[in-house]
Amino acid sequence: MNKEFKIVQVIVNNNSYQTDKLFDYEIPTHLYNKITRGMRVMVPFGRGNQRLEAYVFNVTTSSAKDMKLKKVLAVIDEQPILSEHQLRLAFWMKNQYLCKYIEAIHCLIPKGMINKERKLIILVNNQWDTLISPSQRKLKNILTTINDLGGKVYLDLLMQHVDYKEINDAIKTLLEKNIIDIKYEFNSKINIKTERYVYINVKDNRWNEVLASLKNAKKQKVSLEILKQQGECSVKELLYMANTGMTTLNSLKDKGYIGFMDVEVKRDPFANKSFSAFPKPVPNKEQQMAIDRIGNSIKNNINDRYLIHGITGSGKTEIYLQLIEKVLEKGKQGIVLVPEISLTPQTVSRFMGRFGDRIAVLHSSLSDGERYDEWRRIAMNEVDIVIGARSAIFAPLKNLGIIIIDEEHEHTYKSDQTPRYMATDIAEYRSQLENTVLVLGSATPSMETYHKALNGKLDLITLTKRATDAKLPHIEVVNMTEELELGNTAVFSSQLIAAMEENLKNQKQTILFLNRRGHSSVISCKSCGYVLKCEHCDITMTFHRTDERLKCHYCGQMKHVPAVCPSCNSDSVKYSGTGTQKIEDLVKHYLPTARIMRMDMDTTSRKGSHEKILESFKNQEVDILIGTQMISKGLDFPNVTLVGIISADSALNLPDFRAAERTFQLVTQVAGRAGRGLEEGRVILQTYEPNHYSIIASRNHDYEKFFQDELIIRKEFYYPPFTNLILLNFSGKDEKTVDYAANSVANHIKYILNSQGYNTFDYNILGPNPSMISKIKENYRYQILLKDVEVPFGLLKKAVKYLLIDNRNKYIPQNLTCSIDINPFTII
DNA sequence: AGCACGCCGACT
DNA sequence: GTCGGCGTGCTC
Repeated sequence: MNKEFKIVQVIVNNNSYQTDKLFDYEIPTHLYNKITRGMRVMVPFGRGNQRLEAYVFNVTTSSAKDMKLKKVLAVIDEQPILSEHQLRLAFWMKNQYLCKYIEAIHCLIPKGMINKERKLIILVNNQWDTLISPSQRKLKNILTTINDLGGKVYLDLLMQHVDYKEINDAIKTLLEKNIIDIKYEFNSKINIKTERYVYINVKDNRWNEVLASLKNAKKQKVSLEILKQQGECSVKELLYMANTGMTTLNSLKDKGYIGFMDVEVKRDPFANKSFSAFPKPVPNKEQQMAIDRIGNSIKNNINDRYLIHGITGSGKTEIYLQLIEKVLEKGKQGIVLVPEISLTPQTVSRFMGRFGDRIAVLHSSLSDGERYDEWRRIAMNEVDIVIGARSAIFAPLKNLGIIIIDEEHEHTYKSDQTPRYMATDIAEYRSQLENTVLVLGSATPSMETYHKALNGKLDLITLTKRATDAKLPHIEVVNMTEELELGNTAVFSSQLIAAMEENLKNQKQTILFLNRRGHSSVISCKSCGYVLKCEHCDITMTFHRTDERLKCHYCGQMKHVPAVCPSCNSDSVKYSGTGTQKIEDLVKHYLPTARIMRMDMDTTSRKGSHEKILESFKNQEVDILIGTQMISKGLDFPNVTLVGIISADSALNLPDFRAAERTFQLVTQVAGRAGRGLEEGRVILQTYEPNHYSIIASRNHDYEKFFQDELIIRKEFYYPPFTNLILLNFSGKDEKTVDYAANSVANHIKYILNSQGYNTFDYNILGPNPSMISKIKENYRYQILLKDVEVPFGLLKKAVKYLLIDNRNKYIPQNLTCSIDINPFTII
């Protein structure tokens, strides 16, 4: 007789393709009413009944007794940790990006929330040497190690001390012999941050007696008296007030007069910063129209999607602020994505200034603990606005009214780890699912987005005027080929030097932009032409002036410049390929009186250094700011009247379908830093290709023209927005294996397509080829690019899923990694 | 992934 | 005949 029983269908927290499916577990009767979708439970898994955290996707009943189900061990959450929307999002992500359920789930909840069990090995029988035979050297070694480590040790730590492959066998034998015991502990990776507090432990009637006993211990007496006044306070405060050290307090504790306790404190990443209220300016006509139009969608709860295409300085941020205000008035919440928070502190502070403390800021440089705290604040409904980088799109707001993505075209919205999601895609899906307004904003929208806008999939709002009525800067293109012909072989054109001098004289500020850090990126031999490369990567090493060494920007390896050429023993070294450090040296040489600062990854590695540099630039303690990409965004300094773009070509010549688009965007963004104040800005753009359509269009501030020119090329060569791409990356230590596997996968894809009646592969299967950088960190890299040309995208995805997911172990050897990137940002 | 099972060479 | 390394296959 079959009786009905309740079961759950769960995804286990196990990151492998083979366990990436729903598993059924029986719910024991005592947990019948405690489990709903979206909660986490503990389940026994696998032959060893390893205890795993699992995510409940379904709760149903079953009467089928054909398979013996294991039972849920315990429930972790009282409330679902994943909402219905989030469960659907996870499901959608899996299909969209061909990732695992668990990878999608890990996007949705912070690291600190995920429990993994740690095994604590405890030695329980000290007479163990009598229980094992002398030949069992491995067991003996393990036991002595545990003993040396104090009789108990976590298994993962033990594994670091002893070097046995199959340590689990040994542990199992020892457990059977009752020599050791295993305790399972949750490693909550994030410790709840606590602060030690002191409290007084002396009853009033003994007070005088106690004080008298301390007459020879002045510091202790003072401390105790202060503590009596305060009631209780943190150890830190007491030490400060009593001007004493921990030994004083410890002796008080030993005497039993005081006690310690740990109190949870919330980490506040903005603890040391204050934000002044940001005044609300009156919008100009264009801004007001945008606010009214989008405001209408907000008012009527319509899932409308907008693209605000506004020139640099057109005041998009102010529009966002006022839209958020409308959303808050409706009692709803908003997400604002910015490309990279640390690069746009001004935007963040404007939001903080306007909306105060019901904001959560999700920094990329937050510690896991800080991130966890912010996530909990959001989940517990303590905030209404989340502002953050890419991952903030997953913020667990429950009553979302608007999603705003600023600088929509930025590559930082594409994740660089699996799942390689695009935050704008997630935003689009989320806005649909949760019926919210979506606003994308950019001065230089991506080709895909603008194409959508022209096809009516997004409502286009165009802003043509700068908010403060400032004019767009005048861009002068300097043809470096002509400079060369005139005999100027220097990095700076005569125009740029002259303009910099003039600016310095007039006490105006200058920004110099070059998208390459370091000093010289190519170190070669003058006599034989040998180019120095990293030993582990297929890439030239960059010379860094600051530590006089060569550095590989891919694996980080550093080494000294060889005294002689490894190939021909000549001692003449050529430093070519200009980086920001060289620019810094050159400017110092040309303009010795200028105060210079450099901003790139090398000068901003320490926390807070961004802000410091920008602060001193803002305070006009710096005349010339030299920087890479990171100075191209969001900086708004009125005194900057000159921007020099050292070379517009470096991005242009990359073998990537987005090269022209990136160049246009970069030039426009960087140029937009000039002339934001009262005076008209001036931009000097140096290039060897002054007639390239992206250079001409950016000089004329003509996005439309650029878009139309580029669109023709995209269509001709079958690239987005006309196609979808799938990039398969293969990498491994053995080049032959990588090559073979990539070829085999490509052939199987052809075979599958063929079986469906498609038999030309010239445009839809490109490669396999060695990647642009064919080796990184000793790993050889190959890639296959798939395009949905004459083949449905769905079929390509199906083929990839079949080969690389469902039957992965058949096609991908163990010692090789293969990643899937749906619609990659670059194909380099 | 992580675990157990089972095979096989090496070593008492 | 064991010990211990390694490949294989399964997980509700």
